Amino acid sequence: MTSSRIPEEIHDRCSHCIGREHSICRAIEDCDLAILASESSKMTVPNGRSFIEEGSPAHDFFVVTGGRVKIFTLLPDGRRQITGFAEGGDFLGLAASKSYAFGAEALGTAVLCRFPHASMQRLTDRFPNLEHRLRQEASRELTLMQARMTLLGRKTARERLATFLMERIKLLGPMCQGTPHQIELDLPMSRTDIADYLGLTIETVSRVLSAFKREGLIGIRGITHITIMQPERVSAIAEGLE
Amino acid sequence: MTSSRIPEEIHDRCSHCIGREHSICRAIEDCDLAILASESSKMTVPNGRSFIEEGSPAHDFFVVTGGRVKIFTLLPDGRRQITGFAEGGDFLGLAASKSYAFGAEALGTAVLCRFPHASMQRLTDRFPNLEHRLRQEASRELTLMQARMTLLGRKTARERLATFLMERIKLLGPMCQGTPHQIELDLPMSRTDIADYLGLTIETVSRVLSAFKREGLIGIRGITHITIMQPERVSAIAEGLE
DNA sequence: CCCCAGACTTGATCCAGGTCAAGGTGAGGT
DNA sequence: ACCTCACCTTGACCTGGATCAAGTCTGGGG
Repeated sequence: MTSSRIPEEIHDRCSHCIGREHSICRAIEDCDLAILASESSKMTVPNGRSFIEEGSPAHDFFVVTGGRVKIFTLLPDGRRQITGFAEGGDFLGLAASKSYAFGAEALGTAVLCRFPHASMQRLTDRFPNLEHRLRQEASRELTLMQARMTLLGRKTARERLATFLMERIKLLGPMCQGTPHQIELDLPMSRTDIADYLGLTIETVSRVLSAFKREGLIGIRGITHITIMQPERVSAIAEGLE
Repeated sequence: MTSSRIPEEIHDRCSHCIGREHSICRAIEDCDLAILASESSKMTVPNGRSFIEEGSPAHDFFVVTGGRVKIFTLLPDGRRQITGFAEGGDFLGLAASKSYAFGAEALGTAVLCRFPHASMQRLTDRFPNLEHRLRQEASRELTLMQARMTLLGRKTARERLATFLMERIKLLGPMCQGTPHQIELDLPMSRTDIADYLGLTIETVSRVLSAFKREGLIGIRGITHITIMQPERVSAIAEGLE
């Protein structure tokens, strides 16, 4: 009994994981989940703790299996650009060759699944389909980044905030997007994080959100809770149409 | 004789190609080059001609085998963000799922090698190593993009131009980087392109370059020909250190 | 050789967003 | 309940880069 206990647990770790449905792990068949589990390890990161240091040697890939994470790069004088937020199912670590091109830190308590490069190598050797999934993941990320570059290079502060809100709405999943009016949003990140994500200052973020509220586009209750009152108009602003 | 003539030519197309050394094609053995050639086709694009329409269905991948290409996204009102310049050996088309997330247009006469998705699928099925190369290519691109997002979100105009110049120097290859002083650069793109790449206006690009010249950092002869007089200081500016 | 069109530079002015400086506000501790 | 600290909002002012408006250079055609 004891001898079969541990593998059973390991198998369970993967089969119940959010990554099973949404992440690269779905490239692997149920019957092979034990192998997947044996090549990876679970990791809990407390709020605010950095777990990838920009420029440090890249040893691991990660899948976010719980909570949220922010990805960023720094300039020597401390200016920060958040290049993305990652959450359940997101894959981390593609933007690296010998060393990581970015830093990462938990936004709230985050749970991660860590895959050492050597493990991933063994997995891709054994499951060729996984390599294809990694490419898909990279493509998705590239597509997002292209849109973000346009945001950072060419959009006004209003357009950036509107785009950001629409992005958060899309993350809620397709079921919430058709909602006739009023969409409830929870922003888990601070104003500082939003500012560093959008290439603005915290004051500008605050002012633009207040302006949106004054114009009846959104409602703000508490700091994190936002109601989108007029999704259509917010969307139009995001695209630069008003 | 005739029956062997065509394969021979096809084989030659790939073996002499710049992509053979630098691009994804090096994932394929010499003896299989005929297969590679038979799945792809050469394509010449005249100056300024667009060959990928943003949002159009994505049917092909491309390798740039000659000349240069610019990649961009547009906002509905015509604002443009150039997200990258591609040249010899660069791979194009990863930032796409069903449709392209970007447009592309020749910068000068460009020569491309086109791989329909179905062909690429057959190639990756047959040469698993190729899928790995594609992921590497995507990783490289992601790394570059992360740096560009920091540039667009957080750097000043001077820092952007300095970063741009350093980027062009790195493209010359490692041999030119150790040069004690004075590096010759040719900028093949217009000021408008530089502006759209750096998230600035053409006037600001012009002014900053003039300022660099006035300060003795660079020399400008003709429009395209630039001499970097003080690479160290330009590099320092690029990193935000002065 | 000169003309012309398109691309670049330069100058004057403006304004979106940054900076600096007070206030609010709310979650956690006592 | 009240304090407190960290975070957020708001206001006043400033400035880097955009915008608007002339010039100027360059290279290709007649």
